[in-house]
Amino acid sequence: MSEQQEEDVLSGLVGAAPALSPLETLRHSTAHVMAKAVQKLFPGTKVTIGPSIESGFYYDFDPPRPFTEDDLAKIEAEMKKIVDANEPFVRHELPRSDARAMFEKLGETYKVELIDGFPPDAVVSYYTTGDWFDLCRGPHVKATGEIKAFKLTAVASAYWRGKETNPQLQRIYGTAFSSQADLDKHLARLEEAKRRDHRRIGKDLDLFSIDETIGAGLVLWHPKGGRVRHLIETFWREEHFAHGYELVSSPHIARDELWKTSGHLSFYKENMFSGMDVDGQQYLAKPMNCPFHCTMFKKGLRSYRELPHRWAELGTVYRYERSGVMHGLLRVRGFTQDDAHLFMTREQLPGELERVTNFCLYILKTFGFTDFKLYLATRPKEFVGDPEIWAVAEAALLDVLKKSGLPFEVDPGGGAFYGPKIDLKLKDCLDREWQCSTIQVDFNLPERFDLEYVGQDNKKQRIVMVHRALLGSMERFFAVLTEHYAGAFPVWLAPVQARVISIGDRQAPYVQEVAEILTKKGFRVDTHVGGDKLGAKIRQAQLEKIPFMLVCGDKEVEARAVAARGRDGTQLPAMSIDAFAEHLAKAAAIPRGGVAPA
RNA sequence: GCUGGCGUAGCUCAACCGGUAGAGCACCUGACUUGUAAUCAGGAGGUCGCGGGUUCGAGUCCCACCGCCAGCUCCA
Repeated sequence: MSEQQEEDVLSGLVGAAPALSPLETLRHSTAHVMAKAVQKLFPGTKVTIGPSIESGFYYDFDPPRPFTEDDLAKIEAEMKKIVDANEPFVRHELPRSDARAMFEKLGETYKVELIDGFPPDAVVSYYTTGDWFDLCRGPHVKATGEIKAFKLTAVASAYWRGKETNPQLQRIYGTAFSSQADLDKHLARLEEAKRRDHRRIGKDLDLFSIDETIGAGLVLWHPKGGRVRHLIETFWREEHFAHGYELVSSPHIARDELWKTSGHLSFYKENMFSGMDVDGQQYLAKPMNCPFHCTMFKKGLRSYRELPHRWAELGTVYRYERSGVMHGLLRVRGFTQDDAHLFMTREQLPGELERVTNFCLYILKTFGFTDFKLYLATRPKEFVGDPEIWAVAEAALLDVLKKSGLPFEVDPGGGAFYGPKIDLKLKDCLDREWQCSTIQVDFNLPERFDLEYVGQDNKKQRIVMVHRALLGSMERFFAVLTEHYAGAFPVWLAPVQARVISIGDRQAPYVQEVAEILTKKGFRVDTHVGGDKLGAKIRQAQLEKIPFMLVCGDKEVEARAVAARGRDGTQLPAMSIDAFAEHLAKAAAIPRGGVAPA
């Protein structure tokens, strides 16, 4: 939980009842019912806080022993009793000192700690639920009988007040809806999310794997996934050349000298894989590409006439991530960033920021993403660089976002110490946000590497530098892309675009010929001949989410035609091989700047 | 890293209180030659995550490690 979120939760404990939506109120009340049930079933359990959240609610407890999954059913049963009893929620108020004494007497040390954080003159409210009560600002439903449909979903742990150094509490997650039908709908959505999970699809479609013998968070791209990645990269490279970039390339390791200069050994060391000794020199795997590009920039005296330089690299980096944080392809230890560094003059900064932002949105739209969250992260308390140029950069970023016409949020003080940035997050199948695109101004590395250019006045000037990634990393982007399309990649990205299928063995030579013709035209085509029934072959291709199935029986051989079926079940009229090739070419066109059809 | 859960054939899963591993799909072989989401039969396939320990005997119990899942913390 961020500090801001924590503030929100804690501020909800004192003063007048905040305005919660009916659903939020219902869920918060359900959390109270759960807390009552837990304290009855597990005497000695201390209560803490229990807010409603986006998909339900949770309540954090400090129990004598950790909860297990089996406990959830017992708690649910106890909750049902409380609901059936239709106990009213009643608000009571007390002076702060009386409230403190009351909770202290009960041994509710966490509640006491919360009260201690309230203003001295605060009137503290608590709510009774039958013979049970809880420190709470409310609001609540009138009585427990209003809780019609709820379910406890998970047990986990969480740190008290979100701080790693604090004691760990036991958190129980649940959800509640105003009707059983809504709850069922929600549970069905979760099932659907499981089917879209890129880890599931990656296995089913043989796209990638991660093997513990190789190491956690290190990805194997199988041929099918490798093909999709190649298609993404090819598009990416072409677009970069078309948008004024040059492609560069740098090694995976470098001497500690480089990382001292860049500052990574002082501020990023705990995220770097430990070094290796080579001939008495320490080498470390790169966690970022920027120091290489900076070093490259220093080769030669730069003139304002040659700026800006836009150097892009699909650079593979390695970062040590703590063991519990890896998640499929979304969070890994080795990944390839679609990185670029822009070197420019101060004056060029606003124009370059606008240009790169538009480029970014163009690329994402081409891949079919329109539902993303934009954040502008501004100057933090600790920062390097001239406040004046910070202001220029922030104003430029704000201006770019406004011009885009897209909604965005400002994250005050959320910028890196070295500069402000725009972050763009995409959602996974469970609506969790993952940062993909980022555009970051950097006032630090140009100093550390002493990057300069000769200005019009023949004087050396400090470079302004921008880091940016559009997709973020190939791994994370591929994961989000896979979940976005549930594995049914748009035709331009599909690893196999069409499968040619025979009805019996007789048509095998013709099937082969059709496949060869289409392959020669540059399409990705494979075949399925042999003894299986047609239905089985169709089913197989459907499961593989291949966009087109070309059925060839005796009729098609006779007419030198194909009967094409789309993966959406549509049946195209029988057509010649060339006619289908034309159809496929249209379907496979890259929807540049548009939205790729699913 | 923390808490809880988990790790059995390529995949999905089964094996009561410890008695020495089983199914479906996939794969291979054969038969069938099929018109739009699963043809039939046979076969092969496992040092039960890895290493210790307890026991006459461990997939099952204990310890440590590795990995996975959910959440937290981190990350941006």
